[in-house]
Amino acid sequence: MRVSLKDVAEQAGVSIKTVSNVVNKYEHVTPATREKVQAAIDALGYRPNLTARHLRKGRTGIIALAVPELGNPYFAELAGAVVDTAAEHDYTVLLDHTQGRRERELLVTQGFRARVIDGLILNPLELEAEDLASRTDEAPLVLIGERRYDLPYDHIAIDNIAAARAAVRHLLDIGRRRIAFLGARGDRHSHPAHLRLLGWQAELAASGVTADEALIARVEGWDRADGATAMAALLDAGQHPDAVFAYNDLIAIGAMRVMAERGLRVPQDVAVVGFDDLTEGRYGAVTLTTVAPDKRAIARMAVESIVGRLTDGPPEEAPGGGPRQLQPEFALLERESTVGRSAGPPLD
Amino acid sequence: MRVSLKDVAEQAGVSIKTVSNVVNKYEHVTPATREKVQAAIDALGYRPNLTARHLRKGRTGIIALAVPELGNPYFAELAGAVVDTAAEHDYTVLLDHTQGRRERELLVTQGFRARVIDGLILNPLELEAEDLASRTDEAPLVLIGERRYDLPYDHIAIDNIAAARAAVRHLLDIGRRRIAFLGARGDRHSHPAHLRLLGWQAELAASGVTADEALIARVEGWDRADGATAMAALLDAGQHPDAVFAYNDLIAIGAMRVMAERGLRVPQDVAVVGFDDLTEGRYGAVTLTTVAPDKRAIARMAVESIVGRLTDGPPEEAPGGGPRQLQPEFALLERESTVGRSAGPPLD
DNA sequence: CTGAAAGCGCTAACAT
DNA sequence: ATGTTAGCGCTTTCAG
Repeated sequence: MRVSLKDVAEQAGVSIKTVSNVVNKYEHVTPATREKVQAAIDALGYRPNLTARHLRKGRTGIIALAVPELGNPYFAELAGAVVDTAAEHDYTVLLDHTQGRRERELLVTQGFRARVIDGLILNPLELEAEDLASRTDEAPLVLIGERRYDLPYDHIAIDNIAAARAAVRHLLDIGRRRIAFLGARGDRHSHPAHLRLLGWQAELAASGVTADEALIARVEGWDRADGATAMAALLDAGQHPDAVFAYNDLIAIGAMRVMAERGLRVPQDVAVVGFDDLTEGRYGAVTLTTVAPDKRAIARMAVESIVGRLTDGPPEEAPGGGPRQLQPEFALLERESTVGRSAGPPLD
Repeated sequence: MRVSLKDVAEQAGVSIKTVSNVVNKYEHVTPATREKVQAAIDALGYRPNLTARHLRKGRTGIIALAVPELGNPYFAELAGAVVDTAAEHDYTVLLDHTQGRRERELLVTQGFRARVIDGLILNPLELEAEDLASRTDEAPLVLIGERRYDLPYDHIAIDNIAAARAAVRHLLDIGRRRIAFLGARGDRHSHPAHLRLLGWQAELAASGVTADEALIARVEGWDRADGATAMAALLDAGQHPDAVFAYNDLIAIGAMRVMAERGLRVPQDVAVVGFDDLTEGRYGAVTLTTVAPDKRAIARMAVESIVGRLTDGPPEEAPGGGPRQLQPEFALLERESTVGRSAGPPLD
């Protein structure tokens, strides 16, 4: 029992165009006809077929968001912000998991949803510049996250090096000197420079503290279990860091769990700083000091980048000019894992 | 530079239909023409317009998932599972936030994405039976979560009462008698029965333990902050529970934070059981005993319900018969918050 | 095995 | 203010 404009038109005794006018709230319609048409719409239970509208208009109002996986709260929180922001612009979000696999990232990039998505927001992990360079799909693409490519796409990310330096600076300020970095990526794939690791190195160097290679712990992934494994490995290797700067909050949380099991006190024995400001970090037995990227700003910039490109055309033709590197704000939130219980309201 | 079947057909010197045959991997095409057409496709960079295909076929391969919000890790983890399961069935997931607001839940239900989504998975919070009874949209709908309606829609949820009873049983078994329930919903909206609360009452009654109303703490929401507030209120009211059964893990985690601040030891002073088995609960300083619903099973059942309805027609016509109540498995995972550090491997 | 033509339901010119 | 008509790009009879 699918009912179309034509059915409504017949029922109301008007043309298809008039019904369309009513449906689309076109102004110049006599109240009388409008009423008549509306009655027919209600009687038949008519609903516009959006697919047909999309085909005709060449737009769908759908943007895709591709993240490694929602099991990671950072991406979940970010995805939530994107969904909300998109809704404000009358867009809906289609969600894809890349699992951080290059082939999946490549696939979403190559327009496998051609013409059903108006644009794509991608957080790449494994994608290489050449993968992107060969992209032919014309839907606007905006990249988010730590990886940078020298390509004509908008890119949104905080200044990771500066953020990492701020975290390490804080640890130095509270008197720590043996500061471990947890979360370097194994170099199996000859991964490009790791900005947060570079920040760690840079800040230590600037302060005349030796960046001890033995204090760099590598991980296989970025989850809590990886943090636990990395921390255990570090301790088992006989290292005695007095502070840990973790690639992200999940790794920090996994590391803290291992410390708790081994009787190490946070922050007295080991101070900990994470990255991402997950809500989770605010509710542990010891709240987590962290670098807080402005997730809502990231979501807003990403969505507005897409919407803007859709409105103004591709970078080359856009009034504002070419591709942009946007840097949302970040803040270092000092909590118990570095400054102890006394500092400020506990749940902030 | 959008290129259509027609363009490819001209380039290859064949008809539109032949190109279509090649694109859709129709078998009976001469290798020669196939090759010719493929060459044209590559030369022109042709990609099928899926919107047009959808209009023609009346299917889009998109299913919508509407949850309160992704900031809640339970829904994030569930959404992740749905995305993965849907992908296995060649479906993509469109994500909606309802914020637990009745009007938003109503909206997604009423086919505001008419004909662009093939089906809808909804976790309602505030929706009433009458809202659903008036639904006219014909896309298959499947409900998930605690709320039950006596309506012809598939519903997927664990046996919440049995699960709650198992949790309370466990607390009784380890000798607790003053067991608080954290997370009853304020009755402003004359909310329907709260299955987990009912389970708490039932198990206490079955064991001859008085269900003390004063040990029921109400919440405004289901986040960590709500758990913290509820626990603080309970303690401030002079209550001294020796155990807490929380509506979900987030509330349990918020409550544990408050206990830590006030010097109450878990589980020695207060044992805690949560609900949902969030990964987060496995990594606190004290790991959290919890009721673990089989999230992947929920996701699978939900997706397969939709896919099945799409294949077999609506419940009335389906071979298997009418709407189904599906109950995935659950398990009680005993961890440190009830049985202390000694029990088993710490990170399980 | 391939071609011609109809039509999915809608919007946008162009008429009237 | 309303009607007519031509596609958007594809799949699908139906011929050949």
